[in-house]
Amino acid sequence: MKKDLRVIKTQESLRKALFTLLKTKPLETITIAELCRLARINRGTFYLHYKDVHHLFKSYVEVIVEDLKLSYREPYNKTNNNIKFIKADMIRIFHHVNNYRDFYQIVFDEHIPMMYFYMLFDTVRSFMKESIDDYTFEKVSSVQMDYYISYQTNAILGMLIEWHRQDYSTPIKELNEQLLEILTFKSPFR
Amino acid sequence: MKKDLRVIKTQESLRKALFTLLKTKPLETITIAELCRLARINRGTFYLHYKDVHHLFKSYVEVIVEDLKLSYREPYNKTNNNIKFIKADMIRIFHHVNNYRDFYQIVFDEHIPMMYFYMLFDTVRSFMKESIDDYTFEKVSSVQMDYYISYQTNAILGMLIEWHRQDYSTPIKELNEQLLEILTFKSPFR
DNA sequence: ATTATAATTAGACACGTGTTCAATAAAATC
DNA sequence: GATTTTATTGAACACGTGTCTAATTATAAT
Repeated sequence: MKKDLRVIKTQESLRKALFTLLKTKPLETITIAELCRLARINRGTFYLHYKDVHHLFKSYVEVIVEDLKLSYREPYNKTNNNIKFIKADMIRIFHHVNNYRDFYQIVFDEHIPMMYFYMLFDTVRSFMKESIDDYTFEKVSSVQMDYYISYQTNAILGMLIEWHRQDYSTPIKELNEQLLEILTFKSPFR
Repeated sequence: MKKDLRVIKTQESLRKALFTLLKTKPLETITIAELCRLARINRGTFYLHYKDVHHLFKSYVEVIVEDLKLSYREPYNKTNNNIKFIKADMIRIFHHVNNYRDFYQIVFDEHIPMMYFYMLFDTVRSFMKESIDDYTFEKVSSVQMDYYISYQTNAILGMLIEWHRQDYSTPIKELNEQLLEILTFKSPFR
C-alpha cells in the first residue's frame, strides 16, 4: 500500500512554502498560519502532519544529513597514513557544509534549538567512530571510547562554529591547512 | 543614581516565578502570561524589561557563567607541566557543571536555543585562550589560533555533551581520568 | 511635605496557537 | 463505476503574543 496522494500534495506544498519563506525571513519568525496561507493548506491539516514549524524544518535537515552521509560513503583515496585519512574524512564535511551554507547558517544560528546541532553531531560522530575503530589498535574500554569519540567529534564541529562565526570567509583550502596544522601540532598540552 | 525600587521588585518577582516554574515544567513550555500571573506582574510590564522568556532566563545564565569565571580565577596549584595545567583548568569546569547540573540539563536540552551553548563556549574559549597563550611558544598567525582555540574548546564541550547524554552518570573522578587519557593518548591521527 | 518623574496598571486590539467538530471531497478498494 | 475509507476543510473555542493607550501609583528629587 502506497501513500495517499493527498498527503504527498499537502506535505510538498508545505515544504515548498517553507523553502520560499526562508528566502525572505528567519526560520524563527515563520508562523504556522503564514505557511498555511502560502501553501493554501488548512491550518488544522498542518497539525495532522507536523507538531510545529521545527518538525517541518526537520524534514529538510534529514535530506541534508542524508547527503552528508552519501558524500561520506563516496570512494576516495584511502592511505595507510592516518593523518591523511582523518583529513580526507573531515575535508569532505567542510565541503558539504560549504555546499549547503545557506542551510548551516540557519542551523548554527543562536536562536535555533540545539536539536539540529545534535543531528550533525551524531552524523559526524558515526564517521569519527568508524575512523577511530579502523585505525586504533590500542584497546580501551567502551566508556572511554564514548568520551574520546565525542571529544574528537566536537573538536571538528568547533572548527565549523569558528567558520560560521567568521561568516564562512575562510576558504576551504585554508580550513584544510588549519586542520592539518592542528592535527600535527606539537600541542602545548603534551 | 541607583535603580528604581519598583524595577528591582518587578525583576525579582519574575526571576522567582521562573525559578519556581522551572521546578515543575520545562523552560520551553513556560509562557509569559503564566509567569506574570504567578509573579503578580502586569503582562505589559514584562515587555518593559524583557523581550521573551529566554531573555529572562538569560539573566540566570549570566549568574551561572559569572560563577564559572569566578571559580576559574580561584588560585590553584599551577605546575609547569602543561598537561597537568590544562587538566586542572578543565576539571574545574567539570566541577562547575556538576554543581549546576539542573541548570545544564536545561542548557543542553535539544529544544533549547544554541545561544546558551555559545555563552558557555565563549567563556570556556577565553579560558582556553589563556591556557594556550601562556604555554604556547610556537608562533602562529592569529587566524590559525582562532581555529585552534575553537577546536580545543569545543573538544572539551564535546565531553560535556557526552556527559549530559549519559545523564551525568559518569563520576567526575572518571571524567578527570578520561580527559587525562585523551590528552596523553597516542592519537590514531598522528 | 510637595512636586516632578517614571514605573506599573487595566483594558483593548489584531493576530497566532492548538484543539475539536461535523461536513465535504478525494483517493483507495472492491 | 459504486462503495468504503480517509484526508482535508471551515468554523469555532480558549488561550497566548506583542503592542498601544490613558489612568494610576510608587519612587526620587526638591
